Order: sequence, then structure tokens, then C-alpha cells
Amino acid sequence: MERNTSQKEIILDYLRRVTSHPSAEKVYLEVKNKLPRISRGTVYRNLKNLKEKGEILDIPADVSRYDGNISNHPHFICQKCAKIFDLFDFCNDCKVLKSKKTKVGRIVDEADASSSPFANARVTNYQIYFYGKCSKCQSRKI
Amino acid sequence: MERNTSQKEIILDYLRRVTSHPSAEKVYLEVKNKLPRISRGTVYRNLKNLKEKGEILDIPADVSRYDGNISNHPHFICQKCAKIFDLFDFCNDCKVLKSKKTKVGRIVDEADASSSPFANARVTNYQIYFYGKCSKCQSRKI
DNA sequence: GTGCCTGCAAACATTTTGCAAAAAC
DNA sequence: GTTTTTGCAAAATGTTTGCAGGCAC
Repeated sequence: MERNTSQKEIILDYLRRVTSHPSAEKVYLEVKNKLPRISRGTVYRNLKNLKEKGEILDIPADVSRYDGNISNHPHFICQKCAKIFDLFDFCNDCKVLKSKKTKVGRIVDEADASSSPFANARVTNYQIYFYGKCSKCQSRKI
Repeated sequence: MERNTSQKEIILDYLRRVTSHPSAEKVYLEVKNKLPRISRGTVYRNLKNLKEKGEILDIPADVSRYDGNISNHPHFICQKCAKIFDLFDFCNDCKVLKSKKTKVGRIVDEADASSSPFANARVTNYQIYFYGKCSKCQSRKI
């Protein structure tokens, strides 16, 4: 039987409260404020656990980043500063995005080739990632 | 000035010929057949290089996996055997996928909140990943 | 000949793991 | 009291890097 520990509770609580998609290391450092004796091992074990139970989301960037908001929403990953934004809503001015509108829709609508190796697979979830430069990095000199 | 080397050429050639989305280690082992003296360092350096030039795709799974086919297409990642399938076409029988059809379309269509932090970002590309169990793993006992 | 690229090995970063003690139930 | 979880440290994994020599141009 699985047990409730303050470590697990505080980690999950932290992830649900922030929208910064922290790395394991960041989670460790933050949770350490409340539980000074916590170890990285514990953080990694709990993150893995929560992820397997579907309570948090693992965003595979350069290092894994975690999201306590498991409602299905796309992410925008800045390739310069590595910030990750939730995309509940989208930019209306982005030309690239607009030009791809149709394409994204079409991919899903064309879901009808039963001969693919994917034929009897079971999809349990999906993720959409947008890549580029965030507005701050856009205007940054260096 | 960038130089042409057999190492780079053979790595790119290999990635363009296979659809298995090999890891860096797998690329190393395969290319080693043609260039027995090649080192991991060279493989990593070239993969990074090709990726930055946009000649190959980096799929962030448990370890990075590479795709020589840079035409924009979604991927299905089996969470059991870690195989990655290209989804030029989709399964017509998958209930989960079907039920999400509208949702995926809606996300893109709702691209109109100019107040988001994403507002002035520049999207240069996007990726869609489907997760689940492939057909083989579906029928596997263990 | 010059300067980029390689092979090698060491270094690095991130994540996992074995173990004894502590905590949960 | 039993079993899970923790903290710690060591190990494993994947990737990057410094350097001297080799190769492309």
C-alpha cells in the first residue's frame, strides 16, 4: 500500500501552485525551503511516482521539466532562455503559427490509415510543443 | 568555414535511410560499421550540428532520438518498448484519438489571445507526440 | 599551410540505486 | 510490528569538452 508522506505532498503542492515548469533540481531547491533535510533522491523518486500515476506531467526538454497542471494544453518552449509557457490561448499575430493552422488540423483529420503500424495502438495521451523564441528573447540583443 | 567530412556525411545518410529514430548510441554503433575508428564524441558533435542546422530532428524521449525525415509529421511513442512511429497517417479505430480530434483542432483555432506572454513570440516549428502502447506491446503478456 | 574536425579520455550533469535508519499505518 | 519511504552516498547513464594530431581545403 502506498503511503502519504510530507515530502510527496509538498512536492505535488508546489508543482500545482507554480506555472514555471520547474526541473527536478528546481523542485529540490524549492521544497528544501520547507523540508531542509530532503534529498535529491527523494525528489526524483516522487517525481517519477507522480508522473506514473498521471498526477503531474513530464515535459522532455533539455532536462525533464514538470507541470502540475495536467489539463491537456500545448506548451511553448523558448529555445533561447528555455522558459516554457502554457498555451491555453494563442497568439493571433504569429504568422508562422497561422500558416500552420490548417496543417495541424489536417494531421488529426487524416487519422484513417488503418494499415499503419499504429493501427492497433492505444493512445493514452498526446502533447503539442511549439518551439521558437519568446517575446523577451525576441527583443534581447545578445 | 564548415568542412565536409565522411563522418558527417555517413551519419546524415544513415539517419535519412532509416525510420527507426535511433538514439545517439545507436547511430554510433551503426556508423561504426562503416567507420570503425569513429568516436562517440564525433557522433554527438555532428548530431548537435545537424540539429542546429535543421537537417535532422531531435525527439526528446528518455534519451534523445533522431529523425532524418524533417518533413513535419507527428510521432507516436510507445511507453513500453520505446519504439517511435511516424504518423503520416493515423489509425481510424482508436477511440481515444477520435475523442480528442475536436480538442486538438480547437486548441489551434483558439489562437487569438494577444495578451498572453506568448504574444510576440516567434514560433519556428512545432511537434505533436502521441503516447501509449504500440500494437505489439498491446498484445504482449508481460 | 591554416584552421576545422577527429579520436581519445576525462569531466560533467542528470538521474538511479543500495542500504540502513526513520516514518507511516 | 511490518512495510514503505527516506537521506545519504555511490554508481550509472548520457552528453560535453580539452587537447594533440589528422584531414579538408
